[in-house]
Amino acid sequence: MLPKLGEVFRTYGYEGASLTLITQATGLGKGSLYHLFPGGKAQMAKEVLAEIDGWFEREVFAPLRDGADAEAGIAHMFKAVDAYFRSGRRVCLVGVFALGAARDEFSAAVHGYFDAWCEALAQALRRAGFSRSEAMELSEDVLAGIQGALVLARAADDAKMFTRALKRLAKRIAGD
Amino acid sequence: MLPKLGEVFRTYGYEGASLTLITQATGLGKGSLYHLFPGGKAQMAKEVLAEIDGWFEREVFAPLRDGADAEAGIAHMFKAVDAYFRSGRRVCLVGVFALGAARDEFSAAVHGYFDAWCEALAQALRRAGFSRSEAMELSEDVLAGIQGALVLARAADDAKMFTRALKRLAKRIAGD
DNA sequence: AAAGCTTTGTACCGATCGGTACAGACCATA
DNA sequence: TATGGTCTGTACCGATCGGTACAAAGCTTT
Repeated sequence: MLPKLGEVFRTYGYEGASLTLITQATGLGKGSLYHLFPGGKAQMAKEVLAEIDGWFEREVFAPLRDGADAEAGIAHMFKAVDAYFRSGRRVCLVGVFALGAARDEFSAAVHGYFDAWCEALAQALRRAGFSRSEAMELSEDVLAGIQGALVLARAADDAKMFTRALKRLAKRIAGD
Repeated sequence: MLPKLGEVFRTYGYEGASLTLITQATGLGKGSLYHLFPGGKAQMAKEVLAEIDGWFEREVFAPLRDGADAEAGIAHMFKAVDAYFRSGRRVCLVGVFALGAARDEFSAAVHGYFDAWCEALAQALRRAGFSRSEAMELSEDVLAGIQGALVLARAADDAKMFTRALKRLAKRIAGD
């Protein structure tokens, strides 16, 4: 249910995701929808954001922080990210929210997502041998590179562009 | 007039920019608005996109392509971009459109903007001594870095993050 | 001042927005 | 089979959506 909801928000943004679109995408009528989410659209978006954050925490952040091998955790991140964003055919819901007017209403979730990612990646980079400042800068660069590549890939309608950008980011970490 | 319109689209997205918001931001009533833009919201957005494209063509793309000194053209780009996006406090309207459902309706303008930018930057990089493939890859990285930094800066509500990212991109081109 | 154009405010249109009310369907326990 | 709670489809709410109609206001030209 939450994944389907997420696709609607991802595709149309928070304001653009009308209840009509949501009922069509989920197959649920308004009755069921407001039974499951008494808080309406805002609650739906919040739970979707929480679910996404949970997925990344489990599949990306935790391996970055706790994996025995830092390089392996980073490599796993790139693989997971490429799969999650369907090689650039899918867009980052948190990024969409961050750019739009919805950012203010969901600022905690939006800020928390990128902050946790950046922290986890920086930690892995440190364990991989980078200095404190190098790790922080590089992790910001990598996150920005990913988000920007999603924008460019979607603007050009060219999924290969995303995978290419991801490969170059990985190479930059490995040391070119 | 177009700049004010642009701010509304930039802040609320295409769908979110209601005529009420537009009349408030521009001070024009519906009568005047539909007299100036008989094509309605879609025409407003198209003219705003064209104006932005024109600005970047004049202030960024042309100097990159035609400037006698390639390095100077690139440095000028970074300065112009930092000023245009108000050091990350402002967001890229074309990027917002690219991520949203409006992309399909304005695909030509969205695609053209990033394509022209990428081409112009790659050309300057070639003239600055990079190989053909290096220039193409690097220009994609720089554009993605800029767009991604806008997302991150807005998510973190931290304008300094954008300027920092811009500095690192410039350093990467200069050769670190 | 008269005539003819451009510009503007306002009232209004049908459609859709997010959200609510509620009766009935469903389903488990007894 | 009766009962009580969980779901769900539908009708409806006021507000707002993008857009239109049009008359009055302004401004130019004669």
